[in-house]
Amino acid sequence: MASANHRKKVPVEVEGQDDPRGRILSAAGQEFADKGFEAATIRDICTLAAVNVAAVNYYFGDKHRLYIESVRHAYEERSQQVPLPQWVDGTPPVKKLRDFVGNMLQRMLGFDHPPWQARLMLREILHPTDACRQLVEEYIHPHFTVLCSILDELTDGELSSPELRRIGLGIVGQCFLYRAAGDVVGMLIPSDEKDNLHSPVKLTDHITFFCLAALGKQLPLSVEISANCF
Amino acid sequence: MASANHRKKVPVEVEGQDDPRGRILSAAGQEFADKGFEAATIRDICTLAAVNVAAVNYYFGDKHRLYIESVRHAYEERSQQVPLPQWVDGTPPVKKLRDFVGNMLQRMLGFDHPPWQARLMLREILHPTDACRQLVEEYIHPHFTVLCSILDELTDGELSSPELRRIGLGIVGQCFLYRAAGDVVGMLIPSDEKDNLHSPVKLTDHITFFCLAALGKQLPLSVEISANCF
DNA sequence: GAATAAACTAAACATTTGTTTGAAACGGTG
DNA sequence: CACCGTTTCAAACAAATGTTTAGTTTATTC
Repeated sequence: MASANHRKKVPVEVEGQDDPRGRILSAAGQEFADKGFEAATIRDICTLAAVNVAAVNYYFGDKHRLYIESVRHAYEERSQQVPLPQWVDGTPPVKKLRDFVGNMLQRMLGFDHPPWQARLMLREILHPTDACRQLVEEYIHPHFTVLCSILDELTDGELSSPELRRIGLGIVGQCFLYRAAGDVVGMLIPSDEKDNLHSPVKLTDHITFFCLAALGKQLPLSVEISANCF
Repeated sequence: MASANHRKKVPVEVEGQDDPRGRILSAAGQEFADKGFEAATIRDICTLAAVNVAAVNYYFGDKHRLYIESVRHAYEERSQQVPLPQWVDGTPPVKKLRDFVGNMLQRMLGFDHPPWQARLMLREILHPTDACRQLVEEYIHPHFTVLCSILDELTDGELSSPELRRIGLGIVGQCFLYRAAGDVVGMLIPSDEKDNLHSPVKLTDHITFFCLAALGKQLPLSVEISANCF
């Protein structure tokens, strides 16, 4: 009976182990990340969270609002787990770029296998719903702006904003492929190569170097006839 | 009663407008592409195909086998719609690379909005099921091999296979971002810039040039201090 | 300690889903 | 035309799902 106006009673609760709302939020995040909105069932979520089936409707109203809250919960947690690097003044932009790429890969791929927070955000990016706008405004867009400003600094303001954005998207895209299509990528390369050359740190090096080479801040990857270009 | 062993009766039927099996396959492809396997319902598919609900089980056995067939149908159609370019001997590898990137973008993005075949394949790449292995072996892997051989030719065999694959994945990743996360990309850039600079042909130029610059086959995008690198 | 509201539970409800069934309609062949 | 295998259909079935309800437990306040 209090299912409609209960919001005011849960102001700033700690997402601890023993508060049901937090448990539901975590369980829902994992289920939604694994199976998607439709395939994830309230019953499975509640079983995982060790609460009654009615708890979802009691705390969140319905499945849809639970999903929205789960996405928000995911990127708030992920922001704390892998915060952006803080650079001291005078840090060379090349180092900033490398740090940023490494940070992004770590945020997307995780240390071992990607956490449910990253997987859930990926689902929302691929098949946007109501939760997407906020996700972009509060999480993705700020990160992308940082990347573009690094690229701007790196090129001493030579490039226009659209050019910076396109190059930034190129960098994001390379990371994104490993995150979104990791399974297929794994089927395109030998398994030993996957372990050796496609680890997060090796990928960071490669993507950073590739970008720097394209910007002329690095020796090109293939130097054979590059001399007669100039 | 003939629902189990009817396969032999449909040998090489033309996927015309009036054969129910083809209509179901097309309708299912669109529904699966739009909503995913779980959310797409047999009833909606049959309504779209203008057949009875029982037709799916009559022709395909169950929903799962219909999905498998839909994915195969999708990449077979897409291969015919956008075939790989055929190059005459002596075509410079730079042109081959540009053609390939343009072809890949066209296949992924389509002329106007992406066709359901591309969207369905994307779903299978993002959330692989049983249909993925065949999709990779018969469609993705061959294309990727072509890309790697172009890169090999472009760099005169200077780079190792793993390096070629990583660079190839970088190119694919840049295209892939626009296809898989197009909505979010659209939210990161001004709308006018999206129309002008992120059209398929402009993207082809940018991605090709970016890659060539990284390989030293092109003037770097930012030439300011590139001179003192050498 | 009684009263009261919040938190929780078990059971049931109403839909929707994939699938099956049995019969009717169709199309060719003797 | 009668026969027969194939195709199509309306109806029904069984299972699962989101949601609700009514009742019970727990905690807090007077």
